[in-house]
Amino acid sequence: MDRFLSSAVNRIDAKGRVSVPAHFRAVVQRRGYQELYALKALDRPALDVGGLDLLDRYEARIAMEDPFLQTADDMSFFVHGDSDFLKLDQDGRITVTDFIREHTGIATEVAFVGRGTFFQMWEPSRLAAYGAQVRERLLRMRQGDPSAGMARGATGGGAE
Amino acid sequence: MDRFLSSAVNRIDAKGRVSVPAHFRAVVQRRGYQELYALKALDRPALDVGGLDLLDRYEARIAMEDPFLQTADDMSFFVHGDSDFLKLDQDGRITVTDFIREHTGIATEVAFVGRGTFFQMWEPSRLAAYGAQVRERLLRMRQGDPSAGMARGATGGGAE
DNA sequence: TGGGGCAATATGGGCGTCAACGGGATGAAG
DNA sequence: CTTCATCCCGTTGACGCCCATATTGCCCCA
Repeated sequence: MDRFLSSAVNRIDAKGRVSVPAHFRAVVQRRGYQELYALKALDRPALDVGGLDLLDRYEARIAMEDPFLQTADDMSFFVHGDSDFLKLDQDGRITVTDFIREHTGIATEVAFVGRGTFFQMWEPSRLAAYGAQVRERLLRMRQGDPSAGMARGATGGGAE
Repeated sequence: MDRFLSSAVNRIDAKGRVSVPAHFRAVVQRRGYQELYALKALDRPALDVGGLDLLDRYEARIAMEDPFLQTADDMSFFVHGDSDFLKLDQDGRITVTDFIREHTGIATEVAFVGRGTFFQMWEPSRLAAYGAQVRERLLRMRQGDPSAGMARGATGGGAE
């Protein structure tokens, strides 16, 4: 499997290091990423981590904004200014810098969450709160909010 | 027969393993699944388990959304983050991780329920309660109550 | 047709491997 | 000299691999 899937929580040691889940490391290698590119998520206290293609994705997002508005400039500043490379050491660990801590609130533990083409790093309790919100939104969508659109039958198709 | 049918309850051993029913394993093999994809059901304390085609189906659905809207992000978060791979050992068992226990309430026994193209894992007593609700809903519907059974997830299992 | 035995399945447990983690040593940088 | 990053090694616990056993349902044969 070459997609980032599932989630795990790992501890930060006394030297500020944390192990990237072995499964994720395998995906990184399979995808041929030479280095990990990390960006602060635009509207969440999380870090998006992946290959360089992640940057393209963000730039496309910014391109959608009206270039005359301040928003686009803000986003560009944010994305290009506040990104970093994460170096894996020989044991598959990365150092948790202030860059990471500030934006995410991460202190002693890191929650890694697979997102398909990339993965995210969260402070565990914030992740839990956010996950609950997501499930709530999806559930409402599925129960008939027509503005939402999740196809019926997706999860367990129905009312048997 | 290449569909998941019937149900069975198996015990979790001291090492946290449980046998997947032999009949299900046969279906898995016949369908050529290399690994099992497990997803936390949205509105029920159950796990949906199937092959990678289950994941493909979800990803195809996500691809239909505008990738920069919240909906697409929510769906990806759910499909990639609230899921995991289940590895069958050589005796056809899987290990019951915290990932499974949290969402389902499974502790010492697992109820496997065939659902055609996939199967589900439940905590036995919760499955029984849910089954009773389903029966009642169907019965009322048959007796002409139009409100019964229409609202999807109305009795949705008191999940979460 | 009833009993014995065979085969397959669920379950228990020993054991080696590997990932997560802690910590020392070395070297570069301020 | 202090701080921090990198490298390397040891420990621990979880997980996969393998083998053993028991229980059950089925088939064959007398």
